[in-house]
Formats: sequence, C-alpha cells, structure tokens
Amino acid sequence: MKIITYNINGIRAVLKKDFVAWCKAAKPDVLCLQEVKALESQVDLSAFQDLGYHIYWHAAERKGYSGVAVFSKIKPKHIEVGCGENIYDAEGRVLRVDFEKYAVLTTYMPSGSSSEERQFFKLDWLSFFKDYTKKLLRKHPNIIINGDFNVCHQPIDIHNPIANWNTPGFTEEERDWFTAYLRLGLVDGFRNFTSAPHHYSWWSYRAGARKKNLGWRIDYQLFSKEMQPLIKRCVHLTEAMHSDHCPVLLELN
DNA sequence: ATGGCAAGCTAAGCTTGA
Repeated sequence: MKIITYNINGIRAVLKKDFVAWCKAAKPDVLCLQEVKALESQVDLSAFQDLGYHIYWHAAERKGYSGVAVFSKIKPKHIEVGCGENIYDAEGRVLRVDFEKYAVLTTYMPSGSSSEERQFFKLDWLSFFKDYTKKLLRKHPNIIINGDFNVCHQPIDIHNPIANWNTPGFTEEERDWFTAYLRLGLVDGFRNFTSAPHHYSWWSYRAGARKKNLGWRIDYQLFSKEMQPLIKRCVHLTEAMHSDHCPVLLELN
C-alpha cells in the first residue's frame, strides 16, 4: 500500500509537465495533493480516472488559491471534506478519506510568510488543528495525517537553522507546537526511519536552491502509534520535479 | 541582510508562497 503526499503548486501547471506519467509510474494507492490551486471543474482528470482513481476535492473559495485533493484507488467508506471551521474551510485545507482499517487525512496548513496577520492566522490554525486532531484520534485511532505542514520541526530539518531561527515556519513557537502535536500519539514517518541530515521536501525556486539542496522539511506523513506494525518505509521522492516540493511516500501493509 | 522564482489572479502588475 503506497500513500503519497505532494504539494504540487498548481494542478494546471503540473498537468503541463509529466504529472500523469509520473503518477502512472509511482503507482500510489492514495495520492494526497496540496495547493491544487483550481476547482475540480477547471481540470480534465479523466487520465487519472482511467488509471482507476476515485477523486475527491476541497477547493478554496478564492480562485487559484490553496486547495487539496485525494486520488484513491480504493473507494473510501466515508469522505470528510473540511474540518468544520468556516474560516479554514474557506481556504480548502483539509480532506479525509476513511477506509476499513484506517483513515487518511491530508492538509495544507497556512503559510505565515506573507504578513504578520497571516502568521497569527497560522498560529491560531495550529492551535485549532491540534485540538481537532486530539478529538479525531478518539474516533480514528488508526490514522495517517499527511501534507504540507509549513512547519519545520528541528534544526536537522532545515539547511540553515541559525539564519532562519525566527523565520515563519521555523519559529520556536511552531517547533514546540510540532513536538506537542506528535505527543498526541503520532509518529513522524520519515524520522521513524532515518536520523540523517540534509533531507528536505521543499526548496525555494530562487538562487538554485534545489540544485544546492538548500531546503526545508515541511511535508510530513505522520501515523498514529497504533499503526506502527503496519509501516514499512517512508522516503522523499526527490526525483519528481513538478513543483517546489517533492513527494513523500509512506508504504505500509 | 537582501533578493533571487513561479503560479495564477487579471489583463501589466499584483498576491502568495517559506
């Protein structure tokens, strides 16, 4: 079973690249996408339907902004669109699919980089989402929570921790939030398998950052502790070059 | 310390992103 999370930075942009072919080769059973930046009606997804995917979508109200989607080869027994809070659901940030054995929730968390107001918005979201997850874990003890968290957890997860010590996404408050979030009973899939440095999931488009591997690890696949026996591996698929992020793959039984 | 690139808005420049 392969679950992939991928911030694609615009589905219309990646469809002009080799995204369908990549998907065909990568063969995810569940593909979680963030920043689709489109309504489902704005794109032709028949190629994915032909590959056997059921498609679920949560767009933002604002055109061309944010939005998440899930492509699943297995038909879920339930689909939950949004988190129930209008202020966040207006931005298309949460989508959950429930299967027989476990649930998969994907999220595109807000960025705080554009203004102080947005950083406050993000901090409010983080607080909300931790409470939301706490309740969710009671109903769904077997769950994978993945997506673009826009939070870099530890110094090992960023190429230049000193220079970025108080940059939105790497503030002390956000790092501490991540630690507390995991304490709800979640495991960072990637760190479950490696403690090695220099592994990132996002690189600035600017100044050749990706070529130089100057990045941040902000895309995660977290699994609840109950699921540990099922988890086989979790890796970054750095060869996929459709956006400024790379996909993250979680493989399980 | 700053800016550097890209997508998509809307129609040449702005907003967002981290």
